[in-house]
Amino acid sequence: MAATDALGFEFSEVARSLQSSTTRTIGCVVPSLANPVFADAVQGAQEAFQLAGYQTLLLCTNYDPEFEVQAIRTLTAKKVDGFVLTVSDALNSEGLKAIQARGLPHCLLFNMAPADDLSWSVDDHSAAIKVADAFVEKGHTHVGFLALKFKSSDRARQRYKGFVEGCSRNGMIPPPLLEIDEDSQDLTALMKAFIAENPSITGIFASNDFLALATIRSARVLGLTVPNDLSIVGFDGIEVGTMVEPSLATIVTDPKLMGAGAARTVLSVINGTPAPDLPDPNLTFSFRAGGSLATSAAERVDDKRSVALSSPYNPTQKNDKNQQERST
Amino acid sequence: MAATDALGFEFSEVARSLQSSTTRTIGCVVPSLANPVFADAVQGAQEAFQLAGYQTLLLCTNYDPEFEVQAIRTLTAKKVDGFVLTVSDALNSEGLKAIQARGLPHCLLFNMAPADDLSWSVDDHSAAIKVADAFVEKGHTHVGFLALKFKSSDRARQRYKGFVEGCSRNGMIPPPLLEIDEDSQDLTALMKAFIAENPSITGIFASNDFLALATIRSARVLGLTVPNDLSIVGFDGIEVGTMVEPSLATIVTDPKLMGAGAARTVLSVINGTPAPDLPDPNLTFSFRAGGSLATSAAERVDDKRSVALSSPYNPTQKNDKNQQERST
DNA sequence: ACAGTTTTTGGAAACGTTTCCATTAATTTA
DNA sequence: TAAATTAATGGAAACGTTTCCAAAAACTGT
Repeated sequence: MAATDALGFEFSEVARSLQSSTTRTIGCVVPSLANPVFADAVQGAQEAFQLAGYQTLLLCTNYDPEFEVQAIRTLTAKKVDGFVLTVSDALNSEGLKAIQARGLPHCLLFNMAPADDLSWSVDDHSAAIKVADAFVEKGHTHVGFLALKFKSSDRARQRYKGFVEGCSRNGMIPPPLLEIDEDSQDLTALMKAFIAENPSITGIFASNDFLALATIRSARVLGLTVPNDLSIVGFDGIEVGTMVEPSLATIVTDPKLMGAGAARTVLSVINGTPAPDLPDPNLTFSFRAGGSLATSAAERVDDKRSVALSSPYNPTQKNDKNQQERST
Repeated sequence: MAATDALGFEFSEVARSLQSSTTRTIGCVVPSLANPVFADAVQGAQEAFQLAGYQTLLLCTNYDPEFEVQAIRTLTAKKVDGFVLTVSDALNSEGLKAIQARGLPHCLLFNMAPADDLSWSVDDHSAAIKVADAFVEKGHTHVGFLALKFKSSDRARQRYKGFVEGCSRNGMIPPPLLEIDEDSQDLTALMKAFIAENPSITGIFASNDFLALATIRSARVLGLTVPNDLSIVGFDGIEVGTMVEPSLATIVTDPKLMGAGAARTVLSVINGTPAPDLPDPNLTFSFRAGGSLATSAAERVDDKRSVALSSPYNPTQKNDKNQQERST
């Protein structure tokens, strides 16, 4: 032992891996860490893996299916023991098919699981229905849907589908879709055109909170006040949503928990131990009221009384707790 | 080739690594991905590595020096080709010493480089001086400093040191320090006490933007309006700072660029190619004005005229561009 | 057609572990 | 003390590559 210390000797994990054909490494594939939802999820997964003595090999696909399949190829070549992945389209992912074909342990994250695959994911469809319910409860009958990366994200599509269904169930007008691609520079101009095309909308459901905040900003530039002229609801429940004024009405999710859950699931597959229960779909999200969603402007015009009832600012001053985890 | 396709054969990277003693894997050590600064930095590094055909093995230390040294040990055992790391204290890091002793390629990130080490980092010290300048320019003479994880972050310490120096240079009262530890649940209560202890402060410099936003929220709860009663300046320049009202005055940094730079630097060390120029310290940050920093309340009391001059809301409606990178 | 050159093919060694087996040493039992 | 059992020691093989060298095969040119 004295000699190993003196020489700084250390067993080589790569030789060990070659002989034992196990690397204690898990491949983690997500679109991008720029989105805090994925960053938090990876953080959660990483913690769970580390606790079990596994390391995390991280690959970001940048929402590109081409990168996705390549990333998975790289990871199988590196002989990772398992995968946690968010793919752009779970039903048509070449990479996922390869993993399934080889029978490698894996768990999806934020993707609806096809067939007998395992997945930790938010029930986007039901959550979007809930958003439609929230709008109708405030008297809205015509609201729009705003999404980014619609093409390359089955999450956004699920949300749209659910929202359409929710609007339909409530007898609302089918929601017009404003789809932004990655290159569109100016949200404000697009919004202006969107509102011009759909002059009767009183609210917008944005497919994530960043987009929702950007929408509020753009509305402001266009001279619209939120929520008086336009109500906004977001998705994800990022913490700053509670810090802004008006606070952001949104669907709250717990990405870190999702990541940790997916990690524990894939570990259980590897070890042959009983898998942790997948989350109850109804508990994967909750609706958080906020000042950005108020009584429909249209309704207020119809019924003068309700002007007094509208509450433009609804302070949601709870949970100071998460913010401790953020600092430089 | 037909046979390899049929059998799904693939060269084993681990066997290749054993024989070539190169893994095409870089170890990346950061405190946590919950902080978007690190998440963005890792994203940038990851992209740069991927472009060069390297993968990223991610380890988070959770701000714990114990985990840090263990993480680095794991990575050396896994025979990574290089390191990009943010350590809690660059001058006293056991892990960093081990890397140096073995002569492994590495580059620090967000740490001031000791001796002849390489580092991509924000010049926290100068940036904090700039903040002091900004406060004094608005007539403030007594402001506080708010930090989280002060003990385990040499970044926060640098910022404090710089801020103290900046205040001193400008003839301001030495800034009182409000230090929050990870367990403190209630920022509002702590702030109340802090303000009671330092009744003459007219502003607070928060060591990161999240803390700054939380401070604004707490101020609101305490019945103080920002910036009229209290000016706030943050650090990092996260994008939501431009979306809130009042917009957040802050130091803007570019974590993704830093991560990518550190990645390119360590790649150049590995390949023996000339290293990219380290960033000019003065260009690693810039001050962004915002509505959260206004003329000192004290000054307005002294000089009635300036009430008219105070501009509580200073819209900073540029750069719609980054937000496209965020979506679920 | 033959010597010379180039290309192809095949086999051995090494990277650093772990597993397995045979051998030798140490211990226990009668 | 001899036989039986248990423990320690040493050496070979294997994991899947790449590098290297020798041998064989295929091409040159006169």
